[in-house]
Amino acid sequence: MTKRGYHHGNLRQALIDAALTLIEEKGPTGFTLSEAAKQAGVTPAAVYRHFEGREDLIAEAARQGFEMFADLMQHAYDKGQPSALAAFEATGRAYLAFARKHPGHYISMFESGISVNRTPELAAAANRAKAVLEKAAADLSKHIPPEKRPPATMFSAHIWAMSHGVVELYARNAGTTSPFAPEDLLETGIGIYLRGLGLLEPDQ
Amino acid sequence: MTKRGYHHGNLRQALIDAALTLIEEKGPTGFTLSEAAKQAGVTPAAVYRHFEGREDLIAEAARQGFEMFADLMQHAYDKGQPSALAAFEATGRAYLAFARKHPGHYISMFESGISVNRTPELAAAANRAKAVLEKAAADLSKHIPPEKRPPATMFSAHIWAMSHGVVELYARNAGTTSPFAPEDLLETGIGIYLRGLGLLEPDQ
DNA sequence: TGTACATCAGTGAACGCGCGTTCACTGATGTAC
DNA sequence: TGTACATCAGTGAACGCGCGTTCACTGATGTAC
Repeated sequence: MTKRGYHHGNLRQALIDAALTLIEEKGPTGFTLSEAAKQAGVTPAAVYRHFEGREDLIAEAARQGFEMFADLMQHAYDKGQPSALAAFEATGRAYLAFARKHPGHYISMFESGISVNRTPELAAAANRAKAVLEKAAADLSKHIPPEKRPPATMFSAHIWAMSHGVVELYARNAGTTSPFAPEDLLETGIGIYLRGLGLLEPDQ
Repeated sequence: MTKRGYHHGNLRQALIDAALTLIEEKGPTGFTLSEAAKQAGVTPAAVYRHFEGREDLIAEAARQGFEMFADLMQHAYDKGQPSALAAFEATGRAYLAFARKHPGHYISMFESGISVNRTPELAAAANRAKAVLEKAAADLSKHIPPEKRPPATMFSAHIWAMSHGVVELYARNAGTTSPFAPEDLLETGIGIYLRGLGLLEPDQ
């Protein structure tokens, strides 16, 4: 982050970092190109050396977010091996942990209104994240008798939806509050869901 | 919506309706006071006869949304009586139906960034909606042996989270797509969850 | 090692725009007599 | 029924602002000789 005179050194990443901070503080609405430039110690015009414009900058922030997100979930999945159940649960926890730890990225990815199909790179990163969760679901799915087994993509969509819902409704300061910690809410929710699939013992 | 000369007649509601349309079309970011005024056939300054400003207008749209939302879910709940299960499932379906049918309201309520605690009226409307879902969950909860029964508020938070997640991730055109219809996704998800609570037969 | 030069990342001034908000006003509406 | 008048919903002009974006430029950096 040290400036070295006329040339910045790594302005591109500095702008992304500034954008992430601003998005985290003020939401996607509050974020402005000019303010990000200012925070990076640079004229707004300089941004155009590195990005096509405002949207492009947000899209890149989102892309980096999806990469980290996929890495984090992949790592959690690997750590849970060889137990399909442990891998799956770790992946779910990683989801919430990511949203907690990197709110600027999370907002860019899911609340900024930019489409995941904006660029091939962004779409690829998003698909990689989705694939990790689907893999974890498919592994676990094998423990269910085939005739009662829902498609793994549906299974993972349920988990993604519940995770996202918990983040949006209960893990942001503004909005509905609940007497339960988001982490507990998600863990118990997933637990009950897995029991419904016959993957956990019905007894407490 | 007929203008009658100098005096509008019902400008307040016309502005709210215009805001809802704009929010639906352009998201909470794209919505501007001036454009809402224009669409209602009125000078931007006229808005200040009825609202304190931009935020106040969105808040009122959200409040009306929560009222409708609560009514709709209450109605679904009543129709499902006396079966606790039928009432609960109808309430869940009403959630998604509302999001589908009234996207402008839904966005104002959950994606506009305005806090539910902005005004007492808004908070009251939101709480009424929450109470309906909690009541449905509490009714259903009575069919679970007390020692395995999660708190009804947790139960309803899980369902709300999954419903909201399905709406945000799969029921908006932009974003991740899934091979499943949102309605099916939510219905199967809730089904599996309820089975996990022992409220549905474990057999298919 | 020193000089000439090409590259290109950043400057700074300027733009047009639409925003939210204010203000003194105007004229339609409704009521009292 | 007709007139005088109070009310107040809407006008229209104006404001200051910060935005995203463009442009010709400048000067630091790195390289070829």
